[in-house]
Amino acid sequence: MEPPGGIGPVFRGSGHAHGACVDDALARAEEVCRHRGARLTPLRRRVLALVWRSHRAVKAYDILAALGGGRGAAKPPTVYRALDFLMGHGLIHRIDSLNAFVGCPRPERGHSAQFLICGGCGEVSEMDADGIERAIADRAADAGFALSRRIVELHGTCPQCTAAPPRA
Amino acid sequence: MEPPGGIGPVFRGSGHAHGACVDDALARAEEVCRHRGARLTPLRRRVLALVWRSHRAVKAYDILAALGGGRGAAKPPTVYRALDFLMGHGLIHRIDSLNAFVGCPRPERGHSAQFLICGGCGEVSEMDADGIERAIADRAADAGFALSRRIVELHGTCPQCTAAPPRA
DNA sequence: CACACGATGGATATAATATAACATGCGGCG
DNA sequence: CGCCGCATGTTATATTATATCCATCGTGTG
Repeated sequence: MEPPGGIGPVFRGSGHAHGACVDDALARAEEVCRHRGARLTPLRRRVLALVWRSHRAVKAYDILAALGGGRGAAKPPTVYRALDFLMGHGLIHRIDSLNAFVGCPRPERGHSAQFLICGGCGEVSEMDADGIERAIADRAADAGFALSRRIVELHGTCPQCTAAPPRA
Repeated sequence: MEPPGGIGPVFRGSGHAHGACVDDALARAEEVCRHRGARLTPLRRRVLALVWRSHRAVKAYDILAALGGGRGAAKPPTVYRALDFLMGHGLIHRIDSLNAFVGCPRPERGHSAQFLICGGCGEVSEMDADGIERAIADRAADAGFALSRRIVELHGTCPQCTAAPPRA
């Protein structure tokens, strides 16, 4: 069971076994795609793994650079197409205020999320807080506004960085 | 006095006297700047007026085009500098999900706003809903996250467009 | 097999958004 | 005047994203 009130944010800091996050994310992605008959091709899988390289938001051109080391270098459309596919299946989210992308930890369920973005370490944590969603839905309904996409991006400082600011 | 629960959104539709909105916005801006000793130069005033040309979010390069008709055309830094100034004084807001800018109807008070963005007519309506702000602040506090900038951009369809979709 | 088809990805070019770095003009003030 | 600080102009470039067309590959079907 999940705690009431939605899914809380998690900040992992620097000391966690990140390989497990990546493996888990890729396994979930395989699962989701198999379920829907979508094709998680090698390229898309690579891009997804690159997005999950960290818990920070990753820029399209950084992925591009990571993909195409040498002469047969990847081109922008390749990356953007893969990102579009991954977004379409809820495997990653776009962080509009950063022009960057972050892996979704819960791609199975459709959801609208809120993001906590630490300006210190760059870590992005996704949460799904019922209270926020409800407040938004209520106010939109008051206004007679039919919601489609909700963007909630909260910038600030995570607990770890508040306690021990990353050194310059 | 203001109603409890914050400032609500307003959708103006196509039939309002927009000149008054612009005049009012410019007058408020003069006031705010005078109050702070900031200089609302002719260029900045022009850019502000262009942002207020409509209740839609305006792109930097559209402002650029509107400014620099002919040969002595304005250049991007000119526009971005003016926009930075206006944002710094809360006279406009940036809509990150559109890469565009919208006039702030209440520049006097510092505030963090939420935006309702209609996909039909493009109108952007600012509100300041206590319930949303509180829900966000509560959840951030739960997570030990120190908030700085809050971005809430809600895409959907306004009441007018729901009633009478703009024709293709 | 030959073929059409759709999905995928490659290649080329360019559009759209934004900033860095340096130069100029202008008004106040010692 | 000579200097400073701010606003603006100028040039160049960085960053982000998309349009368009083509090659390839697997699959189903006649």
